[in-house]
Amino acid sequence: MEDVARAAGVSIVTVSRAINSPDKLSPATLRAVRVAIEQLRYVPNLTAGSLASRRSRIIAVIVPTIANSIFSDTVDGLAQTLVQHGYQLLLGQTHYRLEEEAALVDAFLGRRVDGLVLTGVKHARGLRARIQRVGIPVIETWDLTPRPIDMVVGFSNHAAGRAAARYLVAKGYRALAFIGGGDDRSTTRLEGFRDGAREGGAGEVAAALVPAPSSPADGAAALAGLLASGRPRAVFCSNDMLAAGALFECARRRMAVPDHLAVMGFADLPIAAGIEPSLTTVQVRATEMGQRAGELLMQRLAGDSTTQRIVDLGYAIVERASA
Amino acid sequence: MEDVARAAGVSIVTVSRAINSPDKLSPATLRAVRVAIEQLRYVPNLTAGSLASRRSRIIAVIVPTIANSIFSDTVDGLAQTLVQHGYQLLLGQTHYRLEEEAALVDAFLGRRVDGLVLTGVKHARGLRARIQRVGIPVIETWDLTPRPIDMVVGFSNHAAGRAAARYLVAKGYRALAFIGGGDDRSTTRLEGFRDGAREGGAGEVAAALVPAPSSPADGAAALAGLLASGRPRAVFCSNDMLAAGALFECARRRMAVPDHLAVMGFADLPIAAGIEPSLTTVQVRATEMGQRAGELLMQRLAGDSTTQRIVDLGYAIVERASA
DNA sequence: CATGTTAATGTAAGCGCTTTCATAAAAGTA
DNA sequence: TACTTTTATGAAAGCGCTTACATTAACATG
Repeated sequence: MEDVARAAGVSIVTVSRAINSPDKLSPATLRAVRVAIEQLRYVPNLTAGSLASRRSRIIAVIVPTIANSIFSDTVDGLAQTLVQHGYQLLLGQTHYRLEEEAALVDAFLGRRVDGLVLTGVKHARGLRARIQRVGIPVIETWDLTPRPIDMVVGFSNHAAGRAAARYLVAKGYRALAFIGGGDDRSTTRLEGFRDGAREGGAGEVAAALVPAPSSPADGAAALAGLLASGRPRAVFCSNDMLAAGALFECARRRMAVPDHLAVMGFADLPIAAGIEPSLTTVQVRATEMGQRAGELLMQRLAGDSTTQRIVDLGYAIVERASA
Repeated sequence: MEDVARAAGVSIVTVSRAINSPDKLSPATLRAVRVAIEQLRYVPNLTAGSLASRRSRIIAVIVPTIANSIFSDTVDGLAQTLVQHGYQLLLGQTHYRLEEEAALVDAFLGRRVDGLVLTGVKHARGLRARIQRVGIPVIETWDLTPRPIDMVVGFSNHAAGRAAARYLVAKGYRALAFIGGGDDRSTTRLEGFRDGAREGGAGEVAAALVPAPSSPADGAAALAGLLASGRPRAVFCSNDMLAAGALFECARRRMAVPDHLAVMGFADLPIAAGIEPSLTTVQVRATEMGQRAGELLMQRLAGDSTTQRIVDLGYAIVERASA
């Protein structure tokens, strides 16, 4: 930077200003500095800038796993928003373990990220306090809570599960079953599903849990297990990949869907519309979740403290052929 | 850090050493410093550390899109390796545009990342020089080239495409078709596929290009187009999601697979094994690619300059029911 | 024309660490 | 015992920027 300043015949602050607030310079000097930057191929050191300004322009996002469209869409949406504002994304994966989440948060706080995006609303104990102490904006996603660490943008997993049950009940299905992961959000959906089933008079729900991250093979295996131990009439899968696996298993067994078994998914991934038979599912707006999270973060970082703390993006049941 | 030093009754360097090279301190002082750190809830500022040490312990990875298992597996593998070494991951998406890749690289270089992982071997002009000038280790992935920017770990897309053609030809299929994206790697696979078809005497290959990122619906639509304008006997899809879409379309048309139409995929995503009929595909080791990239980077950053520059992970044809 | 304003630039301090380099004490060696 | 070597610590400098604050010149105001 000193070299650039010398070449342009100005002081080092002026170079800094040319980069960060060009409108504060006279057109002539700005031009001179830019020429010097170009000639010397100067690449500003953002690390030094971050240290001096105490703003890293980095947002950290922590998801259970990226190898799963369900979260990667959210990361995608977030990244899009951030890039527009000159921010960068630090990515961390918890593999569905709260301690890993806590470790990542600590590492990221050490990097002085300007904001944090977490998945879910359940965290290792002590984490909430540690985050709140540093005072950066935080967004929890993929669920809802009346008492977020800071802000939350998501939807009610409980309500979504319940709506799925009610939909199936309204369609006349009884003997409901559930296939899903053992993580917090999936479990919440199961609880909602059970509540909905009970309210609709559909009785007990048989549940098969699969290890994360869930694949079609897991869904198929879980369905096989369910069919071996009972006679489910409709099965709600905690994500579309599991549901796809269930549909494949039905195809193999020549079980008619939905006549013999109704299958319902969750998330509305691209495969839901494409699969044969097309998959009835609960749509959630994963990409938008990331975008909204990014926007809220940017607003906060721009000094706006009046942002909404709880953003419910809702869910929608998309009726297709499978249920 | 000064506070910690005071509380522990040592100097500030000693605190630094307690964090970065604990074995250089006497057990007693180390303990004292750790107690102080604990009590004061001291969180080291890694930004300041990066500036002083000129090592950010951040690796940047740039992929076309994360909303696609094919690359997110690689990112996953990379992240796993890096976390073990105390490194963090900065993520960028190009959306298949070379200029975005270039812009991201510039931004990341400004952050003084310690290493770079790119997707593909074709880049905006000038990028190679800009990267080489800063001298950080770089790994290109998902393809191979005799002249990498620095290192490359991947497989030959051309050879993989050709192998797919040869496999289909050997199975007795003629009238081959291709469905894939228009990006560099997919195009290279198409070229290889055409070469293989020609060599096997299978003649011309009908190709349908779909926009990225490709979904099952795109695959179904592309197949519909192919069937409308010709009579393909076997179709090679540039990724398993497209292939899945093709299979769904076949199911809708009650076309027997592989008797009426053979379908082959690429990548061996979890869905390939799960789908009905199961999908014959070209397996590439996406996760391992990320891991190897991470390992090479770590070796280089540890001072080992003897790392392999070209790592060919190969591919394997996985024969299943669809072709 | 003296006075207050604004715009454009510069000076100095310092962000919170790590890296030499120096020093003192402890341990090994002949 | 006198010496070299090793181990444990500290002092000082500085990484490359940004942020007050100060200064100067240009401009407007009555």
